[in-house]
Amino acid sequence: MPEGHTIHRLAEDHLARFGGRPVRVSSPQGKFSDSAALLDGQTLTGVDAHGKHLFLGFGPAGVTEATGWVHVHLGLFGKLGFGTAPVPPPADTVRLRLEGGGHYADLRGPTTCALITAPEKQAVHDRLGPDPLRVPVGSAPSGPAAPGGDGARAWARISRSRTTVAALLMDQKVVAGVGNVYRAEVLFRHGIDPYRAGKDLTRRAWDAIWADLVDLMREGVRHNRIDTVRPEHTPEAMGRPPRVDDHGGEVYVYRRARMPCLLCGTEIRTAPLAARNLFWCPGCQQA
DNA sequence: GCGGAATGTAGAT
DNA sequence: TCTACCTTCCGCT
Repeated sequence: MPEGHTIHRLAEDHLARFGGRPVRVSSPQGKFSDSAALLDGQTLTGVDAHGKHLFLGFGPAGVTEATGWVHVHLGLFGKLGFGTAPVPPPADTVRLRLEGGGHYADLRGPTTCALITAPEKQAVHDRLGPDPLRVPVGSAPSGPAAPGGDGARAWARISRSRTTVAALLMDQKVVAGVGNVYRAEVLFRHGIDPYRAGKDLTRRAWDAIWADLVDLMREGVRHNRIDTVRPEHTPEAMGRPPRVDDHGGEVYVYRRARMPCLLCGTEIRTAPLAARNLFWCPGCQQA
């Protein structure tokens, strides 16, 4: 279930479980065995997350700065699962297992799992756009994108682009961390037609979208799931049944194709866009 | 047991 | 625009 909020939560969870202590590192599946052997017994010195990229910093015992980083990208299918002792034998699909202090973590099916240097890590940051979850807490999440700030950096690209706003939101060079759920939901929440070109968006509309992403994704990290319906539209508030979907969170349009819009009753539509299924309400999203 | 879909991206054309 | 890649899970036979 990897959008940016998942990755930031995983970073926090790794730090809480393994931070500052020596960790056993292995690769039962084998594809990461050489690097795992190098890292085995080293200390987890720190973690980082940018968009959908997770970084685990390791160094020899007694070192507080990372001497190497494990770069993880879950892709579409990857999963990270935590558990506590008794530690079970790992399944043979586990690419990376960390173990220490009575905890273990199993990584399966990632697009990327590689040991990299600090400059290589920096190169990943350099090719990613601003991440709503890297905005420092306390920097007026509900305010407009500060001049020269992160939301403004994204706006500089969006406002010049003839590409649809739905595609721009998925472009990690423009905004890092937004995936197919947040893209569909944030456009619904702001009544924006997903096919509108970036350059036809108003600055005011973008500022509101950015501020909303900061709030929504922070809540996503906190609850470890994507909830996007406003308080007045929850199942309890509307007297409707909750969503019966394995992804858990309450949403307006994501994977609700051909169902009636919660707000206006129009059938939710779906169409492929930028290699993914887009969902939107043609009644509510005309701006 | 099989086929398809799933919250993603890189690289070729 | 396409294809390849990583794994799980669900619905269908």
